Amino acid sequence: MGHRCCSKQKIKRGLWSPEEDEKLLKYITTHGHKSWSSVPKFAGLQRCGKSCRLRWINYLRPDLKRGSFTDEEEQIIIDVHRILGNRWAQIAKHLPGRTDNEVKNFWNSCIKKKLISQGLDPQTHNLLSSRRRNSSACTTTISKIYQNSNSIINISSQCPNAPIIETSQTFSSLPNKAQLNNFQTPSTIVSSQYQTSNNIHSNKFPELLYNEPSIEKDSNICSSSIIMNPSAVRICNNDENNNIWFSSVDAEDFRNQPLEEEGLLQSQVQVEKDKTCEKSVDEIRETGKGNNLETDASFDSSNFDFGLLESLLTSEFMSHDMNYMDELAWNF
DNA sequence: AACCCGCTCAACCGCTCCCCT
DNA sequence: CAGGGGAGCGGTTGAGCGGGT
Repeated sequence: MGHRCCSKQKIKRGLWSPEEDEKLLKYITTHGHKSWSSVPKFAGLQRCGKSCRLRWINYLRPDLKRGSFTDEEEQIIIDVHRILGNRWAQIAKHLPGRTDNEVKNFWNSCIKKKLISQGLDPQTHNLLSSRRRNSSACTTTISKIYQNSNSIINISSQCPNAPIIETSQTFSSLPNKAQLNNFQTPSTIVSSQYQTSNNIHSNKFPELLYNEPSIEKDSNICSSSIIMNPSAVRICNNDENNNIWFSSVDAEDFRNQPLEEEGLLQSQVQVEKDKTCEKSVDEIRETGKGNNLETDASFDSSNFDFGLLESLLTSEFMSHDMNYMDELAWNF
């Protein structure tokens, strides 16, 4: 079965011969590749355009870095994967001279096994302890990667048997505190709240990055990442009974975490506790309030600026896509 | 020497997104 | 606005290689 782009042509498949490489290289360097579908025709190759593109990107491109991955590159892959997941093309952009295919293969053949051997889930980067897997308690893992003056906070949350549900109903549980930011994620994490030293109104998420949570539907793990300097992070989840539970981590928890070894620029805090609050979603929606055993959290929605939240979520906030990510200097 | 097995990595496949008409 | 085609992406496959038996 050939590609649609070249179904009329007789195409060759499989490994490229040195002659084919030479033809493609010669053609691209002199003519460029405005249209990959026409490249094989003009280059005199019995390949489809897609195959030519792949060969160029993964092998013939002059700016490719050859050889095995360095330790530094490996660490970058792990760190960025923690945040982006299997977005190989995005990860490869942080590694000059490396292709997405190369990164993907390296991940699958080396890093994945290394993480597993260290007791880490390669998808979530969380600990793979049997106690945790068997636990019926909701867990929240918050890890922090130090990056110069910024911090990347990665939050993942797990609630066994929790349904993947629409999350808009929890808007009424937003705290009435200007310095508390709140966003929702379309999974078991209903909302997360971040307390920063900055005032949200005068400082529109200056260092805040949100990217789509990675979701493992089977295990009900959801994670999302932000860049900010919070003094506290709070997670709000739904469980299987549509009840809401909260857990929070204070910045002090991070500060108390020593770096384990030189070069390991990361600390991790895992919060595993029973529900600190249990209240049905409907109940909260009805009253506009949620309870939290922690005294600093009042969920009075009466003064909450939903307009502000909506505008932040739909414009400033949600528009932070990977292009924004690409602009960041990743100076790990 | 022959066979088996596991690993690596180049290449393919199928899907989605985006742009053009 | 809809449809078609191209580009790009992530998952998967399979050839080739090396080590072990």
